[in-house]
Amino acid sequence: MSAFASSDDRLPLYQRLRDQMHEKIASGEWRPDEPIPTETELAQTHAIAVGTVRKAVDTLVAEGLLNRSQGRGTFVRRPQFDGSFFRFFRQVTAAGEHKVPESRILSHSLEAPPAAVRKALALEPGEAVVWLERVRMVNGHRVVREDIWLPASKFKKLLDVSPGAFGNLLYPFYEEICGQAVASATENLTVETADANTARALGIEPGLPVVVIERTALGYNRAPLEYRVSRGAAEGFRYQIDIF
Amino acid sequence: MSAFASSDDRLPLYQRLRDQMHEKIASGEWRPDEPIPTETELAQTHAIAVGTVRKAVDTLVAEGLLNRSQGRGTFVRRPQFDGSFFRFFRQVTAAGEHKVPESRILSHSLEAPPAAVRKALALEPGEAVVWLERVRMVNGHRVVREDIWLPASKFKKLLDVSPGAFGNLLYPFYEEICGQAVASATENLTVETADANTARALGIEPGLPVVVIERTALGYNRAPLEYRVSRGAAEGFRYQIDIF
DNA sequence: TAGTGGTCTAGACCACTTA
DNA sequence: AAGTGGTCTAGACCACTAG
Repeated sequence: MSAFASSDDRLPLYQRLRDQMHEKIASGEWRPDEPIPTETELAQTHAIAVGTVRKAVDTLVAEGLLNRSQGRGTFVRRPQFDGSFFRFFRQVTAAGEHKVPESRILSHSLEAPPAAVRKALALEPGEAVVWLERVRMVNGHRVVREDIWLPASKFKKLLDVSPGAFGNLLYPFYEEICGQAVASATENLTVETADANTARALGIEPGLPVVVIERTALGYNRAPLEYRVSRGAAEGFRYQIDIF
Repeated sequence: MSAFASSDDRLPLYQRLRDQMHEKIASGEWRPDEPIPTETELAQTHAIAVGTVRKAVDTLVAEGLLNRSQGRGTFVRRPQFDGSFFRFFRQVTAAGEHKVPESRILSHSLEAPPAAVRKALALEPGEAVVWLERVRMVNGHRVVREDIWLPASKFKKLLDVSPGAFGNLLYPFYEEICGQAVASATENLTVETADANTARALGIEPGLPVVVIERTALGYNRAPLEYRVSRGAAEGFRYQIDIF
């Protein structure tokens, strides 16, 4: 019954149940926004008490993989990218402040991956990538410039779509066109000075500071799906953390 | 959040207990690294079941205010600043990589607070501040330059200490000398270009990007204790987040 | 050995959602 | 009204720590 490695029998029941449920989410057996079996069902099928099931569900809720909704059920959570660094590029629109940037794909093509991309996507030697050039704009002003690389083996269908037909949000698009759902991501923030190309792309002076965000996005099975490098003018960027 | 007001009677028992325990930590009645009463004791004094106490403790553990230790007890956690932005200034020491920077206080004095400081520390009009100038160094190389402001009402004893006698870590020092314990902090990261002063202080060229970290540190009673602005060369800075 | 937190159970009742 | 998750209880037994 256990898909791959069953969890250690010496672990507490609720941990073992947690691992099994995690596996069902990772494997896609339980899909995002779908309700999982009720707590009493899970208790019966695993022949354990409801309280133990609750504890397993609790941990997965705490980890952010599940959402409870009283009276409705418990649901697999769709990943939220609200915490991404991008939220912290202040779009000083003069008028309304919280303007969502529009995105435009400048070009897409099949390429041989640079070394950094091949490493980030854990590609086999010789495997090609789909390369997207993209800009994010506010009021027609270019705010962020992005290079996006995707394994061609999973994403070559994107090349059949005209750049203008790409939506504002890429991840639902990936899922719709290529059946690849993003489950998590890691972002790295660094700072560099704008070279001539970047300065032109962002409409700023060369030499000004630029915030660089590298993102590697993973699917539910932990396989790298996307590697993305984004650059935006550092002016107006602000990121906050809380320490306890 | 709840400052003093006792929690709402309509809330679940475990929530109300959680709020009361939070209050005891915030007020300093339960001190860091000290064990809190046992779960059975709490259950008896509040006339509720142990399971309910466990749930209240669980939430505080999840929030990071308590640490459980099987067989020993449950303890008030000392705040950990491991997650601070400062960890992400890579100290490229050529030799060993993870060198802890040494700190030196350049000067301390009693000052009238600039407007930004008065706001951050929520000072009364006319209240003075203690101002510290500080550098962090690796291998004699200045890595970070800091301005630190503290309410004089609580920290004027620091002026009696010679700058050389300040320790490498300020927060234990604050607690020792002034009896003020830091419980939490908020940090904001922005980027600017080095002006002449900053460039000289950091030993870099003017105009190069500088990472600016503003930190407001709070005591257990949520009162602002310290406002700090730190600047370091953006080169070698890298910060990572994970998104789920 | 005594006392702590950790796991697990079984069941009662409440609050909310949907139909 | 039926079914879901939410709260609360009471008690058994286990695992770890300290004296």
